[in-house]
This record gives sequence, C-alpha cells and structure tokens, in this order.
Amino acid sequence: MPTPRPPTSRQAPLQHLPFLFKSIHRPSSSPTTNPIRLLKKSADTKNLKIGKVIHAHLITSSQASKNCDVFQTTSLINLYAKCDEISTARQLFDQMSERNIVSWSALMAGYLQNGLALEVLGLFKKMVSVDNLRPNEYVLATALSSCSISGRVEEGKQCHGYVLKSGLVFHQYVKNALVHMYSRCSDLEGAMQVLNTLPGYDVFSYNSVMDGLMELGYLKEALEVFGRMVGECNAWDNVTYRTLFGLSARLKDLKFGMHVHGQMLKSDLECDVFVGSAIIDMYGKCGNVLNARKVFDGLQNRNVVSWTALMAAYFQNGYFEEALHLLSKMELEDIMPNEYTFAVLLNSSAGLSALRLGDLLHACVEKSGFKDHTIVRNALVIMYSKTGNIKAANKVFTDMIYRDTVTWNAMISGYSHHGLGKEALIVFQDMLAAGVYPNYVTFVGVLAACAHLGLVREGLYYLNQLMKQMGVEPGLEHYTCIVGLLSRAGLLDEAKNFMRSAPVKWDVIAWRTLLNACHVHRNYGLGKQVAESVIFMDPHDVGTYVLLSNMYAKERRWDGVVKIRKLMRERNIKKEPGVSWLEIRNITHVFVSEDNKHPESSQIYEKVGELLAKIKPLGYVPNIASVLHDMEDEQKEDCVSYHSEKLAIAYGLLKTPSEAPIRVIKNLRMCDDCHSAAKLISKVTNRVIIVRDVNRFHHFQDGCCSCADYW
DNA sequence: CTAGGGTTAG
Repeated sequence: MPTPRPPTSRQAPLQHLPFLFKSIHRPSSSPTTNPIRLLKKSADTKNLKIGKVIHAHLITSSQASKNCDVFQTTSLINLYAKCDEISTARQLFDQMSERNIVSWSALMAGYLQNGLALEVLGLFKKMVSVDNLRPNEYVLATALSSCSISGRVEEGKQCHGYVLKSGLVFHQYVKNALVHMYSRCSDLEGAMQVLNTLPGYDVFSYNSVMDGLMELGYLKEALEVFGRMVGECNAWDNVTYRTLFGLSARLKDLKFGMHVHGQMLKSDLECDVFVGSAIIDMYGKCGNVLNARKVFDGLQNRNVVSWTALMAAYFQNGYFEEALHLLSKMELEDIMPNEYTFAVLLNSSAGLSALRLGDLLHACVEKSGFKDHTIVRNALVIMYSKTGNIKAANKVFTDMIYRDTVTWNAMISGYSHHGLGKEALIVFQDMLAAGVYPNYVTFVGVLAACAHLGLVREGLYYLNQLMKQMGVEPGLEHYTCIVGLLSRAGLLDEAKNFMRSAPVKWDVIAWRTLLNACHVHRNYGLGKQVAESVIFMDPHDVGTYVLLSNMYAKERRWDGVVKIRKLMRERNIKKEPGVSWLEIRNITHVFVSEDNKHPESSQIYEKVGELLAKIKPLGYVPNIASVLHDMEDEQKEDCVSYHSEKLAIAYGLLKTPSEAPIRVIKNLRMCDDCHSAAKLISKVTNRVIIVRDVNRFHHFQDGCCSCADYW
C-alpha cells in the first residue's frame, strides 16, 4: 500500500544560482566565496545541484595551478562522496596526477558511508604502500570503522599497529574507534585491553564495550562494565540509555530498567525516538505493558519503530488483538508498516491462530515490498504452521532463497508440532547439509521429532554426541524431550530412571510428560504416583486432577475418583470450560461445551447426533470416564457428546465446501473421546480435520491421526 | 573521522 510521499528535502531555489556565480567571479575571493569553501558547504548540506554547478564552473575556467588542483579535486571528491555518487568521486580520484592524504581520506569516507568497507581497506593498503603516506587520525578512524562493520579483526589489528606507530593512541576518536572495532569484532579481550591500558575513556568507549558484550550475550559482564562506568564517567548520553534499556530488557530486570528510566527522567536529556523505543521495548520484555503504553503515549514524535515496539510489547505479553488493532491506528497517523511491523503482526495472528487474518497479512506483505525480507518470510512460516496450515508453511519455506537459523528452526519445530517427525528430520538434515549451525531451539524440535517417531537410539545419539559436537549445551527442554522419547516408546522405567539420574532440576512439565505416558500406556500404578507428585508441585494443575481421576476410573476405583473430586472441591479447583473455535469466511465461531448460545445451535446438535450415529457402527463407544460430575451414565454420555470440539467440527462440516479442511482450535488438551470420534468422523465424511489443542496439532484423515494416538 | 532503535524458532 505505498502512498506517494510528500517531498521532504527542499532543493535550493534556482534563482539563487546567479548570486553564486557572482561570488565565484568576484576578483579577490573572500573566505566565504572561494569555490573550495562553497564545495565544502554544498557537500555538508548534501546539495549536489549547487555542487555540480560549481564543478562545471571550475572546468570552464580551468586556470588553476597544479597545487590548487589537488585541493579543488579533493573537495569535489568529498562532494560526490557525501552525495552518494561514489563512482564519480572515484573517477576524479583516479584521474588525479598527485594526491594528498585528504584526497585518500575523502574517498575512503565516501566508501565507508556507502557500506563498502572492503573498498576502504583496499585503499588504505594502497595509500601506505603505493603513495607511501603516513595515515592520520581521520584515515585511521575510517579504516578502523570499516573493520568494525565488516568484522575484520585481522585488518583491525594491523590498523592498531599503525595507531601505535603514529602515536595517535591518545587521540580520543582513534582510541574509541579502536575499542569499538574490537567490540564489534567480538574480540572483547582486545577491547578490554585497550580500555585497561589507556587512560581517559569517555562515554563512547563504554557504550561500545557494553554493546559488544551484549551482542555476545555476556550480560553480567556488561553489567560489570556499567558498574565501572558509574564510577568513572557520569556524562551519560542517549546511546548509554539505549544500551542500558537494552540490557535490562535482556536481563528481564524490571527493577533495573525502572531505575534507569527514573535516572533518565531526572537528567534533562531529551528522549528521542531511539531511546523512546528502547524504553517501550524494555517494559514490553519485562512484562509491564501498561508502562510501555504510557511511555508511548508520552512520546512527542513517533515513528514506525516506536509503533512496532509497542505492538511487540503487546504481542510478547499475549495481547495479540491489541497488537493487531494498532495497525489501523498507526496508518491513521500516516505511518507505513515496515518489515519488522509485518513480522510482529504475522506473529500476533499466529498467536490467535487467525488463519484468515494471516492470509490477509500475507497479501499485504506481497504488495508491500518487504516480502523478501528474511524476518518476514520467517514470520510467514511460523504463522502458517501455527494456524495449522503446514503445507503453506512449507511452500513459503521452500521458496526462500536465503534462510537463517530461525527459518530452519521454524520449519523443524513446525513439523514436529504437527506430528510430522519424518519431515522434521529431513529438514534438519538439509539444514546441516546447507552448512547452517543448529542451536538450542533446533535440537528441541529435532528431539521432539525423534520422540514422535519412537527413534530412541537416534534421540540419545543427538543428545549425547551431536549436540556436544555442535557445541550446544543441553538444557531442561532437551532432557524433557528425552523423557518424552523414552516414555512414548513405552520405556517407562527407563524414563523414570533417566529423571532420577540426569543432572537437572525437573519442572512440572517434565513430570507431566511422564504422567501423560503412564496414562497412555495404562501404567496406572506409576501414573498415580507421578500424578501425586505433580499435584504436590503445582496444586492448581487442573489437567493432572482430571488425569488422575481418569486413571482411578479406568481401574474402576470409584473411591479414588471420589477422593479426587473432594480434593478439588476443598482446594476450590474448577475445571476450565472447554472452548473451541473455528474461522468460517472471516468470522470466528466460538463453542463452549454443552452450551447452546450459537444461533444455529439446534442444527449443530442435530448434526453431532447424526455423526455419532454414523460412527457407532465403526466401533465408537462414548468414553465417559473423564466426566467428573455425579450423574447417570446417560447424562454423562450427553456430556461428552457435546464437547466444544465436536460442536465446532459439526459446524465446520455444515458450513464449508466438501473439499476444504476443517481447522479447529481448542483451549485444553483434546479428550480421549473427542479424539477417537474425530478420527472416525474424518473417515465417514472423507474430510481432513485439523485440531490444535494446547500442545500440538492433530491431523485427522481417513480414520487416523498424525499424533498416532499419543498426545 | 568514532556508536545506536524494533522481530522470530521451544
């Protein structure tokens, strides 16, 4: 949706030009009117038009002496370099018969500005070897900066040598450029060495080092450097604040962040868009959306980044609708979304499982000119996979030319969530073949895939060998995957022993994994033990009470069921109502178990009855064991018959064309009864039914589910 | 001639 932009930079009106000519022609040129000064002025103001006029004039009246020519041409180089006509600058430079150090530095600065760092370093080498010139502070700062942006430590160290030789180590700019170079090239020992051996560093050096440390994830160390800074330098600037907000965000340390914020308010530093966005980001990442909003509302000028930061704050805290809602408000202020904005929006629609909205955003992205940005493509993969359309996710993935770690991880874990373990492992192999290094997240997806496929040996090999080989430290999530892997394969004792022996502090999730396995494998003895300990760890885990009561029921131990029910009453634990929803055209229809609030309720109930009647001959038996209320079996059967996902599936069948897959989202774990019903319904209706429950996707097709009945 | 804001995979 590109709208024409109003002209922002005003060109100098043409009627001013005769005046310029006059001043050039004036016989004894005063300092303000000589052409070199005018060239500098037009370079500084990036006014190429006037600069070219002066250039033309110089050509037509070329009476200049040779020495004057060096200065003039250098000024012209500077002009073209600053005005982004670097090739013109280069032509002039190459035609010079004689050059001084300023000619070199002007051209180098131009290349640096255009991001052509390697060109700068090439020039630097030529300058010292061919022209035998000694680099000055300008050339050194430019060369060092080129090393910084291109990550060339080796060249940076050579520059360091020149710095020492020239005696410019004490020059503030050069020193800072040196510290910055080492920080950006991830050579923090180098940076610290410069910082420690030389006296007199300023905000700039500290900012650089803290930034470098943060980039590498050394958050504690950055905090230490900050402590040193507090003692030695109190002139904090915008960049310092931005860095500190970034640090508190990454540490998720709200207290520290608020402290810095308070400090900033006390100082009379003006809060620019950069710092403003950093504060919003900090509050968002520290979980305080309200403050993020407050800061945003207080900003005098906002740009795309401020808006995107606020959307991200909402997104990160689960307020997906609010994040999406901000788009139209932003556009009302005439601010266009960019690739980051689209990434947040897509992730928000993924969070809602809003397929229709995601499709819509995809269309916007295609039109926007940001469609080929990796972050946007990644967000598309995530969005399609989370909204249940794994095929579309893979389409986006395969069409991508450049893929980063996040891309591969998104596809691997996407497949894993959908129970497509084989596909996940193939993508993983491709990732290794492409030379991309797997990280922590990659292996979570890979191990989950192994668990789905029951590949015990492979899983253990990945954990014990490959991860070490790849330099990835296994964490709780990986160990939990192993628990899942073992118990899914029916090796419950091994899983239990693994939990006993592995050097980790297990959380409820791990125990619940084992518990679930006991339930599926009908090992109720161990299951009850595990459930007791889960309840001990988290007395409000409703799902566990339900499972425990289920297990008692399956053993026909009604005393146990009664005990659990009593316990739940005493602890005031209520079963969260089951809610399912699905999108039809662009409306989301929400169903709550056994409620008849939907306007077409009677048709839906009728349809459910019809479906259940159709699948009963195929072996469907209502599973009423999970019903916790006191009632007759017949009532219990009614109860499970009208679970929210059954209502949603029935509605989907009523309202969508016969070839379309039905996509349902449910807030809880899918129950046994609905699971077996859905399998048979997919068979008798010949439809693909995709249900996303709290943990995973179930693809029902032709009487089978992708989770292979283990979830 | 030295720096910098936002996003994501579990």
